[in-house]
Amino acid sequence: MTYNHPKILVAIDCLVFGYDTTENNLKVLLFQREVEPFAGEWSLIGGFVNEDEDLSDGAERVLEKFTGLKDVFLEQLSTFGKANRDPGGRVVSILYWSLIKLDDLHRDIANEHGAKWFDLDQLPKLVVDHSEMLKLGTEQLVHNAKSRPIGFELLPEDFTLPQLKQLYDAIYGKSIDDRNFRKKILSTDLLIKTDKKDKTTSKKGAFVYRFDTEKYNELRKQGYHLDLNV
Amino acid sequence: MTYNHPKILVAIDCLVFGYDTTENNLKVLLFQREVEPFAGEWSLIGGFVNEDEDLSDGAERVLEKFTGLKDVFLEQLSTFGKANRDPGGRVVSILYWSLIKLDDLHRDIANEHGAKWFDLDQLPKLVVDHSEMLKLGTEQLVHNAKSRPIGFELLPEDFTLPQLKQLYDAIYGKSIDDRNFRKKILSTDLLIKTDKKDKTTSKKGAFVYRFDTEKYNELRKQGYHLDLNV
DNA sequence: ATTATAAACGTAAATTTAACGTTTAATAAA
DNA sequence: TTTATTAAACGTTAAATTTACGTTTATAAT
Repeated sequence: MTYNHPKILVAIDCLVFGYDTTENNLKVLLFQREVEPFAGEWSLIGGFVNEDEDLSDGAERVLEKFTGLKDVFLEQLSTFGKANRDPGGRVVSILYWSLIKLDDLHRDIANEHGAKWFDLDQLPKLVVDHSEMLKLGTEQLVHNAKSRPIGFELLPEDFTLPQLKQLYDAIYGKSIDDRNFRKKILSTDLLIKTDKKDKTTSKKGAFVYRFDTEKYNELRKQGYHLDLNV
Repeated sequence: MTYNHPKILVAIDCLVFGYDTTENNLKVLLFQREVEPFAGEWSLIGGFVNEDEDLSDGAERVLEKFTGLKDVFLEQLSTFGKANRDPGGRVVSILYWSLIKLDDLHRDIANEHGAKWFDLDQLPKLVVDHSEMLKLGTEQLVHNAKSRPIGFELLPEDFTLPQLKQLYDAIYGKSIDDRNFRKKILSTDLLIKTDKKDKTTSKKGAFVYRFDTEKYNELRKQGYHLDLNV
């Protein structure tokens, strides 16, 4: 080791958003801390970074431990480092956020780890600065929804336009005009319409669409910038 | 100490942008590392976080050490934490970015610390992942220029509209239409026109303006969102 | 007085947004 | 077998914004 400077505990916290397509609402994954301080209190999922572990690998490890999921949307958001933020010791925590497709399977896996999905408007008190993290993540979710195709991370691969609109309603916290929403999203030419219909919510049935990830990535390279502001 | 986990060196790197109103170009502050590894090579300004120091305080300390400046725009950007990013040891580095009003004074202060201002298009090879940091910071600069009044952090308190336009030209890397720019910026009603004229660049002289920080902060509270997209 | 020129001001077509109304497809009831 | 019902899909238009230009003005130097 060449450097001679103070060493600090480095943690990762991960804010996981899930969207429940049956309930039509956004949820976050929380778990009850097992160790002191704050044992038994609600917290974002998290863990400490290993000596030889990339931060991003640590984030993936934490996410997989609590959800069983790999290869999902997972990005770094911000780092929290007030000297006295954690009474258990000096800890610098790097916040990641993740978006996943929520279904019953994930409820079970979460349960096995003492984790639970909470509605965004029914959150318990959170430890340390995790409420601040959640506030930041929620802002990020809204902001990103306008400029990146993150909605499709929260829905199944096959979805209908009414479903997509309801998701954006939930993210923006208001009811979007469905005719304008449809026009805007279809004008991007990034949705692939299938000939399947989903009849769970109407007699007529809604056409099933799929997001054209390949085309989007191609356009991105050419400087394309999605705009779903409504 | 309650926790028993690996401890890691935590560093702060600070990407400082300055705008030279006489040269009309953007610059970044770099310095020549004094210690191994990479002694003598160019790097962002930085330092290690102290045991009892908030991250933001550490960033302020680093910035003041190299520029003599306090109370300027300074925000966290992102954290770099590949396990093997620094051959000198495991270091997690939190990147901050800063915007300052560049003048001769800062050149002198920079010099005293082996630091130097570089044009964005004439950058030397940088240590570790600092080029990546610079890329991220440049993107952030462009992005923020569109949605926040950061231009005024780079100009003197008193500035002219031609000056402001040239700054945005430099940030966006293209020549904005001055008539449309003028319309857009004035329509925000956030510039205070003084009766002074700056005649350094024309016989007619350009009116001196000032940014209405108070009004902007008031509007922000009410949910106002600046849009300087051009 | 005349000229040169940066700064300031103006206009109009094209595009986008916002706010609505209308038709269609499929089921279930009459 | 008609008819009613309703979510889904499609359409229209005025207002606002953007884009791409042209014109006038103030001052110092000639």
